[in-house]
Amino acid sequence: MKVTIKDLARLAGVSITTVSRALNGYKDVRPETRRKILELAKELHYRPSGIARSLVTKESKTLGLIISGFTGSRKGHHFMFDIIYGVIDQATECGYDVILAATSPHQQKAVPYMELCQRRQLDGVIFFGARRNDVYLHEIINASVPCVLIDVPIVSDRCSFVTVDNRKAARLAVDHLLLQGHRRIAMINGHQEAYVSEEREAGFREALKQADLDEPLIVYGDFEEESGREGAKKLLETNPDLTAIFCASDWMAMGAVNGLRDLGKRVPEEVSVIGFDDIELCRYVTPALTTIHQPRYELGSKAAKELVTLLRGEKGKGIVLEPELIIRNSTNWS
Amino acid sequence: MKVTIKDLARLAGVSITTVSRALNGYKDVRPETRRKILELAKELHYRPSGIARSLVTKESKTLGLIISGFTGSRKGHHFMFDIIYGVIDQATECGYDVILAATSPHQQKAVPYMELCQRRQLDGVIFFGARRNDVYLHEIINASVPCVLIDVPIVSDRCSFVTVDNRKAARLAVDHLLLQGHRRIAMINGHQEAYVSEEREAGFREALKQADLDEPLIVYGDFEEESGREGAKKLLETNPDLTAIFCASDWMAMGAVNGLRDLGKRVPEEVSVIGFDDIELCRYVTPALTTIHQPRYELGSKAAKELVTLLRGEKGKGIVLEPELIIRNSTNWS
DNA sequence: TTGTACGCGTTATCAC
DNA sequence: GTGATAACGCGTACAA
Repeated sequence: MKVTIKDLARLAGVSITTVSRALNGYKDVRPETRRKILELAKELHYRPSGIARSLVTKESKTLGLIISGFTGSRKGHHFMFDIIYGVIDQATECGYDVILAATSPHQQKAVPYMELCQRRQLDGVIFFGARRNDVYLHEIINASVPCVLIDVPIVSDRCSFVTVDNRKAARLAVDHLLLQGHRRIAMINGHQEAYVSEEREAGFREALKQADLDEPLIVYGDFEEESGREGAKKLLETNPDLTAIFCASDWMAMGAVNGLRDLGKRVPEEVSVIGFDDIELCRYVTPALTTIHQPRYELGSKAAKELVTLLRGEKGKGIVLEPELIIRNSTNWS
Repeated sequence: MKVTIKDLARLAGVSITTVSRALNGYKDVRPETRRKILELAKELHYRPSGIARSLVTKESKTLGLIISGFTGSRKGHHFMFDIIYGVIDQATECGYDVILAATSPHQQKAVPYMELCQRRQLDGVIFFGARRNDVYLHEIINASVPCVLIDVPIVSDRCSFVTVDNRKAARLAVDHLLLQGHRRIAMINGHQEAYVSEEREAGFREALKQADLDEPLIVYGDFEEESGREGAKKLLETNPDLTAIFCASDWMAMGAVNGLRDLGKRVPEEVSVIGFDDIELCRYVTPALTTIHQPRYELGSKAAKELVTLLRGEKGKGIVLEPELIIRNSTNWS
């Protein structure tokens, strides 16, 4: 059977209290008593019950990682796994377990956010994949459980966030294109329910304006491949003179490349394409995709770290990671 | 503050017992009393504490998903995310939460398997990424916590497994090659610490023998790209007449394709290459990779389902999923 | 230095 | 139908 603190007490001939003290490293225990208890504990493979402990300490030492909106499309792999891994690594480091929960806008209406948290007594939550109109988003902000949002820049008493500098990232991309001599640059943005889309568009506009280029060409997709293909066709139809496209995701960039091919345009000879995310695929397609790298593992690990900070009672300050331009072969001016 | 069952009892003017009964749908509660309690519960947003409940029921309603050996290489994305998702979906469906834990052979020596389980009172565990000499593997088998192993065909009192029919998968691959007229077929297998390698090699040998082709050519890699490249070179060096290579992973297949190119061989014109796993990349590289598809999401969801079966006290019978040959452009005889 | 006693939020076993 | 009361395994004032 499972050995409890009570068993240890009995076998060691001391009280439960003393065992508890000895195990938790209190100073007021006679060295010999402690030694005896520790020995016994090891011998009997005693494992304190986190459940029982949580009940009294009010801490579950468990974090929730809630992923929203991935049910349908399975194209998020590259992104998600690294984030998950980052979260787990850091959480483990800090002594926390991680419960993974997947949800969708649909489910959110059925199961209130706080139910998820309180049922498991989650100490804190990391939320990824939020859309503007997500039910949870509102619940989270005025909930009592600390939360770190990934890619949604909100800071409050119990909330903080982690994201990359999407505005800067977009400028990086566009500046690269400008540097190569492009003047007619279009953008295929993601859907406007994502916060990152807003920032990326802002960066796009800024960069263009700074180069005295006006009337930005923008169409919107859904981050998926097919929408990139359609976007590219739509753009070229109305603007045949266009020479470069900045896409808000690598998948849309792939789609765009294919769309351009359908139109008989060569990439990058006639039209340059730049993506966003730096998923593994980029290196392997032809032409290899120039893109903006997002530090995914860090996105996760920093989120966990920030959450632990919040849990300590300190105020969150929001964390903005640096994007990085990765130049490959889909952008060229020759 | 948090509202407990005690509060409900007080406010409803009944005892705790009655509240508990009403909430858990017992029959022996006056309809009116029940209505009143339920109403109150909803109104006050009462959420039962899973922690407290677990303490008495001995069930945490939590599954552990332990992933081993992914720390270093990040090439497991495609595979892992789908499995994770499958597990979560199915677990949620069955009323279980999932705790995700990453471990490595190194950590396994530090933290005993049962510590992980007992600390969180895991009801059951799904283990992925086991190697032959994994410390946990042995611990798991004679542990008291039910476990489903992914890709390790072991069935015991409290253990079961889920895997694809790797042997058949290998035969599928080789038969395809044979059908295209290949006679000199080599294999780049994964490392021998993986159970799947054994099966795939067996299938490879079987298929060859059945075609009266003997002296199988086999080299071993580590499932990663670079080892595929090296493997291909090694093979061709000693067997210049070889016309097809069966690789135990898509990454090794990619590597093999590049290795062949380095040698001036064209794929598939001179040498055909077939991979294993059907990661997304396959569709996008040139030439698109012929491969064996593994139903990853099902691997996860079936594992969760099987675990729940085990939890119900029923015996596990092991689940073998069907592989599927996906023909693309890296195998051709012309 | 050590032990007593209580409480954490539930469920379960009895009585009434 | 309903209500005391005892667990569950542990932490911690308060005493001794």
